[in-house]
Amino acid sequence: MDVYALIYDLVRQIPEGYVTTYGAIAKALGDIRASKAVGEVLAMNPTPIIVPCHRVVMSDGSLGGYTHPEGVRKKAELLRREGVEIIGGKVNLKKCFFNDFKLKIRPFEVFRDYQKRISEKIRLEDYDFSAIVGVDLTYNGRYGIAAVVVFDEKGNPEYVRYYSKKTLVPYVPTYLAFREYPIIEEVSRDLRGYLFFLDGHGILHPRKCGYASHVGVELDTPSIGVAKSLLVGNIVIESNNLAKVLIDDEVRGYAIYDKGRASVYVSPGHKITVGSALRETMKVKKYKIPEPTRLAHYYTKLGKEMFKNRKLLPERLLETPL
DNA sequence: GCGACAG
DNA sequence: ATCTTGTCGC
Ligand SMILES: [Mg+2]
Repeated sequence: MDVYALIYDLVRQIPEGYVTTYGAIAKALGDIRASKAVGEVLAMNPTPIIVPCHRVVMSDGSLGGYTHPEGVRKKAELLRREGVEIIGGKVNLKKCFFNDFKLKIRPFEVFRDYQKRISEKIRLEDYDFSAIVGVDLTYNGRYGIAAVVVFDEKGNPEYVRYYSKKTLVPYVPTYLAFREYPIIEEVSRDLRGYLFFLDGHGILHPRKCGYASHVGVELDTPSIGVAKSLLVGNIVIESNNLAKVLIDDEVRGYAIYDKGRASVYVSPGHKITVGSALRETMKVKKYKIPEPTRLAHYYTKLGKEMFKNRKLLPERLLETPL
């Protein structure tokens, strides 16, 4: 499901002389909270004018931004040329608001349905795992670059895999998995049975289906979510360096504190208990970020350099011993 | 008007 | 996540 392509298609439906809003497009996509992402996608519009992103404005009628050397003045010029009046820096939405979008599917509705089904498959009991894996991604334009660090049974980094692929989904809070999982799927497939450490939440998610859970269920392997900031949940302090994180009175994860401030939030993804997720994380935590994820994040930068230098090509696996 | 939402 | 140079300190 190519959300980028869908957004560009929706914008092409806006007739000359009309405008729509970021929120209206987001609603058409199935979640008003994707409105910010709509703006980010339009900011990278590869074919301005053909895809008339200048016809998308803020919900109060103000113009918003325009990624062009002349900035938003260019947006105003284009709109005026098309017959859209701009008074006091605003368009009159009552006069020229377009909202009659034609689309076959609302991706974020589909995503929510999918998350519901995934969440029913999550097992929160301990399962055996052979060794540990850490995963992270970076981005270069529309390309995601993944680094997968595989540890040996003794806990030493053994090798790193790199992989890059074009993204189809922009980042929208609570839908992270739909952006990142397609990129790591190919390089993670054969690692079933490893304990995955992922850069995002597990069951510490409004629909109990964060990225780490999504990955764990898809690969049918134990997984832990290690996030740098909180998505949802209530903090209940336990001690100097630990707090429980609750979602309606249920312990969904833990916050680990270093010197008075939270360093990471840990929650089980799949095939592990909340307690074991915390213990396994503490075992590999030397610095602020646990080793698996920390190293993956580091290699992600090397991967990006290789990608820029054409040493790492799209949809081509690259593996390096450590 | 303020708060808030992983990466 | 990305943009982006230097600086302070262990
Ligand atoms: Mg990341």
